[in-house]
Amino acid sequence: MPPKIQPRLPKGMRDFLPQQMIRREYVFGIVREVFHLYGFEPIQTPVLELRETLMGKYGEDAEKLIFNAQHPGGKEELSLRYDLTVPLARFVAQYPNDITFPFRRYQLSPVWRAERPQRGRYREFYQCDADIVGVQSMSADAEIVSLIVTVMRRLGFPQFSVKINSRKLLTAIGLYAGVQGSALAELYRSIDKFDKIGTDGVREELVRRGLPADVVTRVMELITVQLPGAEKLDFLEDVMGNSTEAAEGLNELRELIEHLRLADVPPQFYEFDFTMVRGLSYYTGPIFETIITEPNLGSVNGGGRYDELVGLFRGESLPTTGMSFGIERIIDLMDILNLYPAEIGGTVVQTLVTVFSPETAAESEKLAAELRRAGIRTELYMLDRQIGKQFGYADKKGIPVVAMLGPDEIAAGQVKLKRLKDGQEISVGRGEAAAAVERLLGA
RNA sequence: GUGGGUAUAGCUCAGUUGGUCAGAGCGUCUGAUUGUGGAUCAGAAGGUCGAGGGUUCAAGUCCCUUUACCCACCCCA
Repeated sequence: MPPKIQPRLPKGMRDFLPQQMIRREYVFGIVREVFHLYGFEPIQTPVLELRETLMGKYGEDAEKLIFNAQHPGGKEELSLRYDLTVPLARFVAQYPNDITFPFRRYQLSPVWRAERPQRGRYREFYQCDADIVGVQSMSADAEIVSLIVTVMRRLGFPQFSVKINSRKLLTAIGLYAGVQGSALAELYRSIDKFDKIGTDGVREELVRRGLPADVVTRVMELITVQLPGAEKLDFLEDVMGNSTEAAEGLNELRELIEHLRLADVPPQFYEFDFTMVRGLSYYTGPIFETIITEPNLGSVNGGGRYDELVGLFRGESLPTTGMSFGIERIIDLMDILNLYPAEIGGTVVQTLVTVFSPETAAESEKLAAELRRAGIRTELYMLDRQIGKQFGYADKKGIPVVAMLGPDEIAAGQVKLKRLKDGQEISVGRGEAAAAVERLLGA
């Protein structure tokens, strides 16, 4: 034997065991179902994109985290996709004759970021994006928010909040504070820390960044305003109404909540939060972020309007809005909050067909085939071990029903079925075996 | 990228001021129980104590280097 190779994974990458995959696929299934319900259709793009497709879209910091993927002698500069949004923009610009607008699509795929891994943070993780391309009206943004709320509720999250802000309002606030250019990005970054370091922390940091104390006070008043719903918008209008940027942002948000009202989205699931900033630089209008406060695993969803991104590939801008679920954090939270339905077990197998002895193995094989033909998810035990071990195997894997077929049963043309959770055991004719399994599973 | 912590059996960890310190529980396998699982009992397999170097009569135990992982920051899903 050559020396063994240490089995290990690249940093931030994970394997998934069957029990985990069953849960992941449950979550993926719900998300897909709701996307379909809202009329979004699937697309798929490649894992690798040309480097030029990705660069210059995310902002400088983010682009340091893009994985390159070369092979020896490769002529193309390739990178692993960093998100699903920029590939979508490329996709939309590439097939003008095949896409009918408005284009609503979703994509559920892994993306890669070379970050240092942490709790709830990996280098390979799945995103679930849904976007509407070609609609200027806030009705599209409202559908996105409604979609988010429906997915979260369908997954069973009792408490969550879609925070809504606007890039235009943030810009206006910056102008109002006398901050422009790159200093604006720093202002946003400080504001975004609100949840972490609180009012005083943000205030301190802004002062440290060189903003005059009175300006900081005015900015803080704006972003931390505590008023119900639309009254927050009125407050901002009173202060900044004469700014075009602010007026546009406010009008958009007003339209947005009107559409949310029409769509009957319960108001407890969304709120304006002017301290919420999205990092990616391509957003241009309303932005969203969904959070669950306990436990704090960060946000589970982000999105917004990015009207100029497609234009980078098309020459002409195309209004687009959308969102992205960070499905990994949702899966972590589902576990922590115990939101999986009871019937999601550790195995897909419904019945284990045991093998009494080598002489009876042929009958067991036939029985397995019969059960499968009837739609029962069946595993045939494949090692030559005593029956007790076979039960132990079923128990350990969480297989609910065990089928036994010894010489007595074979002679009588019967099958003995046992439900492990309560030990109930019945003998039925071979022809009724599948129906009997169904009954045992149902109760 | 910055700072801190950890590294002993497949997993979770104990190892006291360097001197029977190579251990426990869980898991795995075998048996008690050759037509019936979860419980109990008995037994077995499994580790060059992350790697490399140093101090010492003696090093999981101290020092240095290195790697990996974890936590926080940065940033983000």
